[in-house]
Amino acid sequence: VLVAARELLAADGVGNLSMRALARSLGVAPNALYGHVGNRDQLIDLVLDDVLAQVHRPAEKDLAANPTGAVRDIMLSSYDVLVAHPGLMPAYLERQGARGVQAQQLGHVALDGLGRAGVEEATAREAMRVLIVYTIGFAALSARPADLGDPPLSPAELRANFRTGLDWLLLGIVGT
Amino acid sequence: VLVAARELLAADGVGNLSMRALARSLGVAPNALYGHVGNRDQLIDLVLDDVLAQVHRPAEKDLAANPTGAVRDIMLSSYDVLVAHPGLMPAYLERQGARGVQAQQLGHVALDGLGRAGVEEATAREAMRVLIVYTIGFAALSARPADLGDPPLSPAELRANFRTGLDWLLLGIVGT
DNA sequence: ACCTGAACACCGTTCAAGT
DNA sequence: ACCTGAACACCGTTCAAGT
Repeated sequence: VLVAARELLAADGVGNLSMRALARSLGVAPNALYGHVGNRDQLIDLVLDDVLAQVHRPAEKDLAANPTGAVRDIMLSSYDVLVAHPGLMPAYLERQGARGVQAQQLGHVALDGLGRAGVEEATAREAMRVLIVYTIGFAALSARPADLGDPPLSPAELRANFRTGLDWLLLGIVGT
Repeated sequence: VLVAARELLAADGVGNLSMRALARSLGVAPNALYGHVGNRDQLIDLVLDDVLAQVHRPAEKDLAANPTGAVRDIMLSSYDVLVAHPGLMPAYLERQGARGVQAQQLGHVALDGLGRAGVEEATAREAMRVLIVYTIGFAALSARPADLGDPPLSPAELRANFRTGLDWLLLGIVGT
């Protein structure tokens, strides 16, 4: 099971990740995988959530001292992790992010941060949806630098652009 | 060519739209399509941009009177059109929106609106990327209401959530 | 517990040929 | 101009069977 996930991360491109290709790379018959994972979708879900383990969690003292900053850091780190795995972006988009354990943990921490920043519960939940959509979407945009025309933007420019929009959102969320 | 596009819109789900299925529904051999469209990707591009023709363009006088409002209306209308075609969302996500004629027209109008609202050129271009990513992303989220847990949100709630985030962004974009 | 062989019902795309 | 037949190299998944 774990072996499978590792192999997948090395191979780039979820589009090119077929059960058969994976089985081939493991030197095994295609159907042998179904003893371990049940499904192609399930397999991809596992890989996606696994990657999110790399997102940096803020220390408790940073969360207390500057909750808004901590939320921004979570989103920035998520952006960096996602951009570092461009081949997985189509899958993240399709599923609106992973809904596994890692994703839930991150969501919980960020929601907590918004609460500490004085954002009301209902608003915080709206804000989370907005932030997640924005972060995944912009990471996906950054993962395909080709069609951002004339001349194409550098990774640094894209990250700065992401940060600009993120700050607009956070400003609106925590209030004027 | 056009006939093909129409048939596709009726059929729901880009995932289920194969060349072969399309050919079947047209009562024609699969390879016959290649005389008209060259590619599956090309075909999908055509469909996506075609749908954007339904997005409402603001009248010149509204654009002049309230440029920020006009930009918001474009994004809201885009959201509505996208949500009305949930089956196409995976394709929009993958391509970060259409890059055809309709998409370019809309982008041009919105950029013009931001300019009239007093946003500097470079900032306006950043803002456009942010707005597009946000709008497509949220429309995609709204197109899969299933996994927005306990209880799932209604279309109206999702649209309100979209509008909230959109206003946060516009507030940040046009300045404090 | 973990694998394989064989099969089913699919794909996108190309090539040569027909009218 | 527009189509077809036949083929190539693929898919995900299931079923029965082997060790």
